[in-house]
Amino acid sequence: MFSNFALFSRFTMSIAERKEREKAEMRSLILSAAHHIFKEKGYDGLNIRSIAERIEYSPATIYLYYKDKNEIFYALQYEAAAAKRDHLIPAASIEDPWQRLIEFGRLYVDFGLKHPDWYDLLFLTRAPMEHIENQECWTLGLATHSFFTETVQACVDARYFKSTDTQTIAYTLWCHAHGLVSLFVRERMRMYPPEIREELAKKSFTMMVKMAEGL
Amino acid sequence: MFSNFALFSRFTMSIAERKEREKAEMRSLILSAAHHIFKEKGYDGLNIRSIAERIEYSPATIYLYYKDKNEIFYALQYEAAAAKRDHLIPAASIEDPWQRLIEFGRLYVDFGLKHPDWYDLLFLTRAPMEHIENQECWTLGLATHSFFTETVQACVDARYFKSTDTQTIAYTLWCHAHGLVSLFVRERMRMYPPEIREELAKKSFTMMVKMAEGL
DNA sequence: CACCTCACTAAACAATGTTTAGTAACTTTG
DNA sequence: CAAAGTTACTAAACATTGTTTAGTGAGGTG
Repeated sequence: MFSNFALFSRFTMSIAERKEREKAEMRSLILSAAHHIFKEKGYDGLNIRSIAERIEYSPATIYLYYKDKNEIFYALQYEAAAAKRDHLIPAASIEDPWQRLIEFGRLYVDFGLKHPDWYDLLFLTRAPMEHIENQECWTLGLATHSFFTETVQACVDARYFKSTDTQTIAYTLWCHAHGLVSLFVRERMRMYPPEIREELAKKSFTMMVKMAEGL
Repeated sequence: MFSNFALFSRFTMSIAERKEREKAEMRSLILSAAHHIFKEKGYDGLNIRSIAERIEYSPATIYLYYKDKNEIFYALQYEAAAAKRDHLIPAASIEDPWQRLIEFGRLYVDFGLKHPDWYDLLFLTRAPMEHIENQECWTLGLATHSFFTETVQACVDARYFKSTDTQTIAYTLWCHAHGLVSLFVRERMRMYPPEIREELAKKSFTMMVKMAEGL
């Protein structure tokens, strides 16, 4: 792809392009290492030196490709957001908005319970939230959230609820699902025996669906 | 109080007692410093050296009174749990279980929004959860949680709901309240303009109460 | 071929949790 | 009361981790 072009412009572009490509490859290599370490050791076990060791470069090299650890964090958050979106995609094809909403919720909770570290990264890690609005991970998360509120809107439009306050309905449902997953992920359910926790979560989800039907 | 006793048992107890008292005082001094720093700089700004500096002792001294930073963390969590319990106490005097439950929920959310750092410490900080069950802070939190489930049980007994599944009802309500506060505390509500966030939370709480009425 | 740019690194710095070895004051004992 | 023992405390060090600095050498340029 680039090599043909290179024949014509060896002195103007090809080297610069190759360097750019190599730069992108290196960024991707770093991120992939970070991803693996995160999956193995969690966010706490993820540090610059461990990334450097894994890719067999010095720690200082990392800083030539990412400004600081926060940038790597943002990139990981993007991966988490993408994983979440992919997990939720099957719901999008359901025609009936109410059924779509239920499946969306079910998959949302399912994602949280199956990938607690991803969920944690997205919604529970304190980490850098300063200029998160400018980050791709936020944009992606926002898109998924929009899909959710649009589905709620579709339910409202189709008169599935008596209430027409789409915003509050959507927010309330989100609060429940998020609270449910959060208590799981951060282990604040220890008053319940471990073997009933997942069952309780499912029962609660079902109950919330029933409650929403009466809205 | 002790001094009289000391006249009789100078060689057996008084010195040991005074030392014990001094030890307790020192622990309390350290904790109080930690408390202040936590309130001013948050958990991230809280470190052993800053505590040591505030009480004008060397950092190593801290370790003579607390095994490690986790122990200080547990002690702070206890303070947070006590603050939460105190905040919720007014609800306890309400006779009608349904009104008591509503007020309990309102105060719970109110506590979270007014003291995000305390709430964070109790429910969102990753920190050490290994042997938390043996810690006083957990016992206290459990007591508050029991008060909550007992109130739900009272509502069930008084036939305020059609459902009799106390556990699931309580858990569902908790999920919503916890999710609501968590999204606030960890700043995941940036898709809503700041000025409507608190209003939205209140509307959602009201909506949840209405939904619960139909349970 | 001399120059230069740039990717990379060793080493250091800073912050923070924690341990060690020692000192000085206090307590007990003869 | 003096010697011996115990204890509270500390300076200094060590370990970990994020980040910066000063350089080095290999590859590209004129």
